[in-house]
Amino acid sequence: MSDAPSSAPSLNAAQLEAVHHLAGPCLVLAGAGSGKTRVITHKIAKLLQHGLESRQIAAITFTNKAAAEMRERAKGLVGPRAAKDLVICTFHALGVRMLRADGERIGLKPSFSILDSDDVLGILRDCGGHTDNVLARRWQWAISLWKNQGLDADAAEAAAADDDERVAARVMRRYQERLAAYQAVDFDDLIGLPLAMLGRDAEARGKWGAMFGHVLVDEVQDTNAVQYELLKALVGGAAGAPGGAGGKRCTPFTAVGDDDQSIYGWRGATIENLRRLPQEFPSLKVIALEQNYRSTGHILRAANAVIAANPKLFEKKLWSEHGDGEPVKVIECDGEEHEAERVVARIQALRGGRAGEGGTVRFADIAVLYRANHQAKVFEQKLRAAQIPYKVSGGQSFFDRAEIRDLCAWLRLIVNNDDDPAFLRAVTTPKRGIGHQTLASLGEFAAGRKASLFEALFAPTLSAVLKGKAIDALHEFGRFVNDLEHRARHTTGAEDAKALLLGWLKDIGYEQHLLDAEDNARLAEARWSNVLDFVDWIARRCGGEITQEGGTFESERQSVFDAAQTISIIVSIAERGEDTDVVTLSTLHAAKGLEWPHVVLAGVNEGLLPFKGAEEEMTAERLQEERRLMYVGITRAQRTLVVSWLRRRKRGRETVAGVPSRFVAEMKLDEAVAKEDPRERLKRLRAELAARVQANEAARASEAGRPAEPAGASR
DNA sequence: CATACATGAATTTTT
DNA sequence: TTCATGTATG
Repeated sequence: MSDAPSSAPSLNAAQLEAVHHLAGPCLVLAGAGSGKTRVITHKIAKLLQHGLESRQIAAITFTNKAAAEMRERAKGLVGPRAAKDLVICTFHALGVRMLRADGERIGLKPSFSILDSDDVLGILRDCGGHTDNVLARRWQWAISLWKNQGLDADAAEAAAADDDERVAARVMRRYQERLAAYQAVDFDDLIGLPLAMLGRDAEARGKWGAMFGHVLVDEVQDTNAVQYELLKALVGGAAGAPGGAGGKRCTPFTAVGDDDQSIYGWRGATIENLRRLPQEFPSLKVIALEQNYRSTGHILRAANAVIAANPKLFEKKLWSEHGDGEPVKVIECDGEEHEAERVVARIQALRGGRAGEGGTVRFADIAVLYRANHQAKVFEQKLRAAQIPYKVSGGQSFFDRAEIRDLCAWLRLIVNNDDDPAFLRAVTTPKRGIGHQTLASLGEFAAGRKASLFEALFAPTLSAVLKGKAIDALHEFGRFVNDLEHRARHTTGAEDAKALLLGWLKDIGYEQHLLDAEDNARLAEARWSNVLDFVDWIARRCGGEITQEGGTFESERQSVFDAAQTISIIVSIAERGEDTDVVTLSTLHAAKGLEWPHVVLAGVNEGLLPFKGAEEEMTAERLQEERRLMYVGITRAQRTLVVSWLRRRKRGRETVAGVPSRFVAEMKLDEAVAKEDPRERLKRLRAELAARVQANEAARASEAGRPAEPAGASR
C-alpha cells in the first residue's frame, strides 16, 4: 500500500539525520508522504547494528494494521530472525503485555478479561439503574474521554460542569467497582492501568523503565494524555510518579508524527503533547521531513495552501521533485446523485484514458473520500449500476459480528470465570432454559455475597433462593464451562484445538442456534461460516501461526486457553484480498496513512467538510481540525485530485442550498471549475428519462387494473 | 411476549 | 431518508 516509491532508493539528508540520531530523544515531524515508515524501520535496523537486542526495541503504533505493516517492513530490512523479537505493537497490546506480566502488583489477576464496548455498555446500563441505551452511550463516551485524560471518577466529579456530568461521574465510580469485581478492564484501562502501575510500584517501574533501549512511537500527534504519560514512564523521563526519576537518565526515543495530520482530537488525542515534548525533553532533536515522495506539485501546493491557514506548531512545508502534474479540478454538482454519476464518469474516463503515458489505471488506483459514512451510499449505488467493483472501508469488522462476539464471550468466561458480562452472554447463548428470572436471582445472590456469578453458582446455599430445575441447569452449565476450561488448558496444536472447538460448538448446539435465530437461512449460513473461520483462526494460533493483515508470523505453540486470552484485543483477522482490483470508498479519517494515484474528495461543502452539527458552535479549534482533515484528504492523492461540491445538499429531511467549502477557496487553485463534458450531461439526461419511463411502465404493470399513479407528475 | 407502528435523531473510530 | 428505539397492541 504505502510502500516507499522506487524513486527514493536511499534516504535523504533529513531521513538520515533522523535515523542516525540514536543517543537522545528525537522528534521527527514527518509530513504526508515523506517516508516516515522508512525512517522508523531503518532506524530499527540501525539500532540493531549498534548492538541493541531485538527485544529491547519497541515500536508503538495505534492500530494493529500499522503494527503488522511495520513488522513486515522491518522484516524485509533486517530479516525474519532479527524481526521476530522486536516489540512492534499497539499501545493497547503493550498495555496488555505489561498487565499480564505484572498486573498482580495492582491487584489484577493475570487472566483478567478485556471488555468490548458492548459489555461496557451493558454494565453502564446496569450501574445507572434501568436506563436507555442513549444515555448509557453518552456515559460510555464521557467516561472514556475522562480516562483518556487521566481522570478517575473523583476527579471527574470534581470537574463536572453540570448535573449530567456529575451523574456520569457517579456512574463511573460504580462502573469501576464492577470492573474490579469482574477482574475486567476496558480498552482505556489498557493504557491507564499500566501507567498507574508504574507510578505506584517502584519495582515495576524499574523493570519496565529498563526494558527497552529505544522506544519509537508512530503517529505521536494521535496520542492522548495518558498514552503520552505512559510513553514518558517507559523512557524514564519526567515520570508521572511522585518522586520519580525526574528525567535524569532517560531511554532514548523517537517520536514520529505530523501535527498537521492530527484529526482525532474528538476522541481525546491532543497535540498539546507535541507542544510539551521540546519543553519536557530539552535535549530533544527536532527533525522535519519535508520532501514528499507521493504527490505532484499542484496537489502539494493545494495542500500547503490549505494548511497554511492553521496556526503553526512547527514550521514545515512540503516540496517534491515530481513535476507539477495535472491541476487539481473542482467540480460542481447538482446533488449527491449527480455527484456520484460524475465520479463514475470520471472513473470510466480514467480507465479508458489515453494509453499515452503511465499505462492503464486500475480500479485500485482510485479512491473516493468523504467526510461521513452515509455519503458512501449513493456512490455504492452508482458504482454497482456501472458495474465498477468497489470496497467500502471500515465496514463492520469481523469481530463486531454478533456470532463472533458470542463465541468470544465463551472464551472469556473460560479464561476468567469471574467475568460476569461474559457469563451472562454465554449462559444465554444459545438458550438453555436459564431465563431472566433465574439470572436475576443468581445476580442478587452473588451481589449479596460479593461473589461473581460463576462463583455463586456453586454455592451450596444457592438452593435457598433458586428452585431445582433452574439450579440444575446452572450447575450443568458450570460443570460444562469447567470441563471446557480444563480441556482448553491442555490442548495445543492446530488439529487438536480445532477438534476441541468444533466439539464445543456442537455441544452447545451453536449452528442450530444460528439457524433458529435467523429467519433468513442464507444469512444463518454466512454466520456459521464466519464461526468456522474463527475456529480455524484460533486453531492456527494454537499451532503457532499468527496471521494478521500484512503477514504471517511464527510464534510459540499455544494452548487454546492461551489463544483465548489474546482474542479480545485483536480486531482484524479477515484478510480482505489486498490485491483485488477495486475502487476504494472511504471516510477521510479511515484514509489516513493510505495513498492512491487518483483521488476524488466528495461533498466538499460548507457544513459538511468543515462539519457543522445541528447546534454546536464552530470553535477555532474544531475548524482547525477540520482543516487538517481536508489536508489529509488532499495529500492522499499521488497524481490527480478532484474536489467536488454540491449545489443542493440534503440536511435531515430538507434540501438546502449548498455552498462550496471554504477550504476550496483556500486551495488557491488557478484553474477554474471543470465543466462537465456536455456529452456526459446529455447521456445523463437521457438515462434519467429512460429510468423514469421504465419506472412508469413498472408501476403500470404492477398496478394493472387499478387507477394508475399520475405518471411523471410526481416531480 | 412478539410484532407493528410511530417518533426522533442524525460526524469522524481504534482498541 | 433511514435507522433505531420506545410504545401500543394482539
